[in-house]
Amino acid sequence: MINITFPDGTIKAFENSPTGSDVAKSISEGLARNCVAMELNGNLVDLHSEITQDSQIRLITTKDKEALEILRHSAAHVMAQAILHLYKDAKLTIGPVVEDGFYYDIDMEPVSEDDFPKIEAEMKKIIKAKLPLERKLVSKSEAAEFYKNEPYKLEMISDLEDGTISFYEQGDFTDLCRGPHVPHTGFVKAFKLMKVSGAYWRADQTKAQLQRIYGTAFFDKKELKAYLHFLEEAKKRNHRKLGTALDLFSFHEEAPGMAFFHAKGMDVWNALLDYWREEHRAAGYVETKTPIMLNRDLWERSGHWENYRENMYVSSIDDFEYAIKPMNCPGGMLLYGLKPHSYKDLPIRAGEVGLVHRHELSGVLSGLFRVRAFHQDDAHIFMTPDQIQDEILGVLKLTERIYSTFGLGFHLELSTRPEKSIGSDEQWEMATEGLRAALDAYGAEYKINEGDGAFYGPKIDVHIKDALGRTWQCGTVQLDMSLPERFDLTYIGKDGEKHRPIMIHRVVYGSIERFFGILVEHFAGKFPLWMAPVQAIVLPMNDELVSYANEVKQSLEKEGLRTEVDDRTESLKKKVRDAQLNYIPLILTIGGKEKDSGTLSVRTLDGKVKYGVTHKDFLDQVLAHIKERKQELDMF
RNA sequence: GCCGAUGUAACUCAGAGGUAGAGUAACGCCUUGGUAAGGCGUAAGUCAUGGGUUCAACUCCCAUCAUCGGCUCCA
Repeated sequence: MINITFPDGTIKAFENSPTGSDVAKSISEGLARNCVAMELNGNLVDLHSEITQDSQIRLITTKDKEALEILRHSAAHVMAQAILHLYKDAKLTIGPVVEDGFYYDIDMEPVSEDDFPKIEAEMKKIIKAKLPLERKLVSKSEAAEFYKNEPYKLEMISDLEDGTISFYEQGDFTDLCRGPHVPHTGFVKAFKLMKVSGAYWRADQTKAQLQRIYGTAFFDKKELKAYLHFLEEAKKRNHRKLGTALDLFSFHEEAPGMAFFHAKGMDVWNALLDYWREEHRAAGYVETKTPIMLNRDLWERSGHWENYRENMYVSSIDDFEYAIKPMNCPGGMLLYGLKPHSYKDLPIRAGEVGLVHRHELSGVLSGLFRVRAFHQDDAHIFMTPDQIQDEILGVLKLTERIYSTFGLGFHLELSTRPEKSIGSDEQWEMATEGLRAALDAYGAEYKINEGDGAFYGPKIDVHIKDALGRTWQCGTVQLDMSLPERFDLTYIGKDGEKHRPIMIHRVVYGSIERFFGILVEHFAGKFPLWMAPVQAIVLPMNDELVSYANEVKQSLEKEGLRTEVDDRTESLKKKVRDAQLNYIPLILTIGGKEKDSGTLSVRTLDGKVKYGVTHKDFLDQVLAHIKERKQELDMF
């Protein structure tokens, strides 16, 4: 008799050694149909594994989150089998599951997306055949014998321990694999090959170039469709497209990786920074500015010359070497070091919207998301050790305030001491505990990344979540135990002695360029009124009303509203359409009625029109809305 | 930097060994309109850059530059 214990604590007895399928079937046929694997005494295994002793079991159905990974892993096998059918000389390497699907790295002739239909067709045959995926334990020598003509698999086997090696078989295909897998290939019914790229064996440029074919799979065609729709939606929101269409920014060959912001882009930019300054002033920050070019001595002192040089733009002037700053901190250190400080001055919260340059590899540049020149909304906070918790907590609260204005959710991650690091155990202990205490006081859940901190100190990263559910790391709070030391920064304590201040670097937007790009995609180009480059557009009904429309525009501009007039000799319908396509939040139509009665008709982006709004009502409401930086425009 | 794809008018894109086309935008004329495209017409391109092959190259070949997708995920 074998006793099986289920997660809810119930126990069921079986004769002989049941498989997972037997257990599932004993509960219901429906359950058995939807089971893909099981967790047996804490390990994920195949459903058709035999259970030979009393065990804890949890059946994994298509609804469980582990199931998708298992499915995708099986899908990778199906793809590999199809490719071997079509390309006899292909040599398989690895085929893992990744965040949105799976890939397989294969040594084969180059393929392109044009080859996908025929590979997919072959995969469909395999799926239709519902081939069972069967696990087989093999010895190391058997495995090596099987793969004697497969150099990559041989190499992989040599790293494995004898007795733990398993093969999976489906029809004429066998692959070295840890598993587990879905019971048969029929589960892989909703899949799609996505893209192909080059990748190196073991990610090593000196090794063979492989074809990496990406695919994705779901249990349900509906889910696949939803995922493809999400990708379409993301594509439509692409900030590079919207940036061109809305005339916000551009890139030029003359300065690769460095954005040019147009007049409308700068309106958005300035709105972001005005807001930033308002919040920071209220949170007790001052603002400073340091040069973008500083000499080699400084970079040697800060350690950048030694550790960051390959990313720095360097220039020789009057026989001296200079570098354009890749970070703002060394300049900030000079400012602090300018004069002696008392403990009574601390904390000092010194912000700097600094322009930094980093020479990133040409292949990694990507719109505003990855650039070579960008602005950081930096700040350095200098404090006494007992201020750490309060200061970090203050940064977290400020960050939350600012993100919430954009409707961005976020989560926090704490990174602790890495293997290679400077500073004593006591210093790290104090610093890390300071961050932890602040996080606990803040009260939100946070993830801990052990050993992921910078060599000079622990850090908290803030990951935002945009309207499509994508996450981006923007904010960061990094405690720095290196720079105050290197620049010999001190303050005079109560005891009259010199002490080393604690220093943190922190950003909220991170890279303003990148944050800008994220917001374009987050809002899909439809910025809230307070950020919109053109907040209102006046549409005269006919040419006679153009001069009155200009008067209206001027009266609105006097109140600070960014306003345009569409004075083209076009139909009203056409002007409305164009204004809508430019996502202008307030569309004001001027006809004879409006002119005579001194009112406005206000159309908003939702297509609603309100007639007969007096100028005073309009301005009162709009200006209040902007002042509060509301997201939804719903008052008209 | 590496692999692959792409680069044609301001934008989106088609085309192709015999010297370039559409839609939108721009400009002009007509229309003077009531909330998502009124009509007709005109002008616009060193076909990314530099070499090469050819009687002839925007097209084929080579190189360069830029942009995009990958290059971290370990059976």
